[in-house]
Amino acid sequence: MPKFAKTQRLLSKKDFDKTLDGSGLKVVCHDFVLVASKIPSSGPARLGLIVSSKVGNSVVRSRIKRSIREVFRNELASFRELTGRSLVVIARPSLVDSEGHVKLKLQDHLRSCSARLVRKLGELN
RNA sequence: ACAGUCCAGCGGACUGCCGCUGGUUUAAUUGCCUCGUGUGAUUAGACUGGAGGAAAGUCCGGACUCCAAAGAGCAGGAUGCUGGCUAACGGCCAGGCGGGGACAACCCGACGGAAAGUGCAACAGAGAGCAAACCGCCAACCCGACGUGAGCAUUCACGGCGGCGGUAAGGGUGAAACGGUGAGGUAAGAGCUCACCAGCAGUUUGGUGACAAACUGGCUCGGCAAACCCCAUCCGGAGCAAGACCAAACAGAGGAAGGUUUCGGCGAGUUCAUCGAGAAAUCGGUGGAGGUAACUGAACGAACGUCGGCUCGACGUCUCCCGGGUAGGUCGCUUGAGGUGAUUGGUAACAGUCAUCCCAGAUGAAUGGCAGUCUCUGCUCUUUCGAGAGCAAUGACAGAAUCCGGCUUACAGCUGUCCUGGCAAA
RNA sequence: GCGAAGAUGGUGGAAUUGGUAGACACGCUGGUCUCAGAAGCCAGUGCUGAGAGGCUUGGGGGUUCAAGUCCCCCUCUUCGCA
Repeated sequence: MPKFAKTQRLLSKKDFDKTLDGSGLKVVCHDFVLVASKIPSSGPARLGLIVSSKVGNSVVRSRIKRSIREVFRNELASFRELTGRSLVVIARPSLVDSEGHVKLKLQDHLRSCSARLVRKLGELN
């Protein structure tokens, strides 16, 4: 069964800086921005999340982070194209509607967005 | 039962599979040393904990830590009816006073001092701070001009008008004009006098006190202290990103060690001659030879490995010690003014005693996802009016970050106790 | 997490001790000048309303005769601390 151990996360500022220094592969969607490192290293795929306070209050931000983690854990982590790469997901304020509720289709949106990233990574190889 | 009020409690429930995180424990792999049933790290398994009433705002108060000490004073700040509770508080409880409430239950109140002093009040208005006199009202005396009458007359009488004077009831201005209402009184008026009311001062009684009640007195003294200020009480400053410990790499500072060769400088020891002392060994002086050890000046060389035929070059490695402390890590870290129950004292807040329980500790930051059943909310349909069926949304406010005691703010809905009411409907 | 500063027309920014809010500059609109434009000069410019007037200093309360200013409670913005 898919797990989500600490080796599959970005744990320090250095990890984030390395991924976001401009050299990575970037995909911009309406609700997300995905950034993946170009050069794969050994080990599994690693996930980092950025959800700013502009998106919503603490409860909303936690809910978004959990949903993204579930998608990563169940689906994305097993993709061959992503192994060894670090992936940063940035949530955008459009995820929350005017009444402060999180979009129900969040996980579907993330799937289609990550599919575009995987296609691009495939072309790179 | 209805309406209201106060206090207290709850804040969707259950099942299965998967995941995250703390603790305990077992096993495997592995690091370190003091080589042990040691102590870490990683992985896997088992068992067992895992958000709130506000975790929020950061508005107060404390614990704890550092600043030398945190004691006194100044400056500055905070609080402000009285009595109590508390570790402390701007909190809580009880009481007083004022306001609100069908003047019920009950709720709200920055609620010390304006007779210590300084100050402020725009515009309007006659006058705004030890009051003032614009319109108005007014008897006598005095002054002025005018009119009428009498008279020879510069005189006399009468009349209204103006001034001087009296007044503060009425008008008008203003947020505010120095008690209110009524009666007497007066030229007109006025606490000028009287009654009642408000307020002030004093005495007595009750109360720990805030204050209340009664009596007496002389007749009247504005507002603002969330203006400065005065009085009383309290406060040293910073904050867990506090602070303590371990500690790579790069750079820097200090010290030690590290290679032989060449050319010098100075030159012990050595050696030769000679003089002196002594019995002798030997010691001392003088002058040569020589250029060793040590010290020192300059120059040269700068270590090893890999790539490469070689040079150049590239890459990797490139001594030790000391302090400092960065990245990073460990501790601080959750057992506490703790919870629950019983009981004693107290009107109560609260305090004491006994029993019992251990209840999040993360750090790019866990406490979740999926499926199902029930509940809840909305809509539609059916109905024997009890309810049933289907669909949708997926639960209000909101997420621990050192910990406690409060306050404030946000909040769908549900449950219960005490109390008040007979106005409206039944 | 801890602890500071601020919010005034479309923009920057004034407003003394609480006493007529919007000085001053930029911008915008209209006019003048020009064949046309720029610059210059003149007038206007918070919202509502025909006007008289009413409402306005991030929002809500309070003190005061009177609040942009003083005092509380919210909202938002910016900054500092290893």
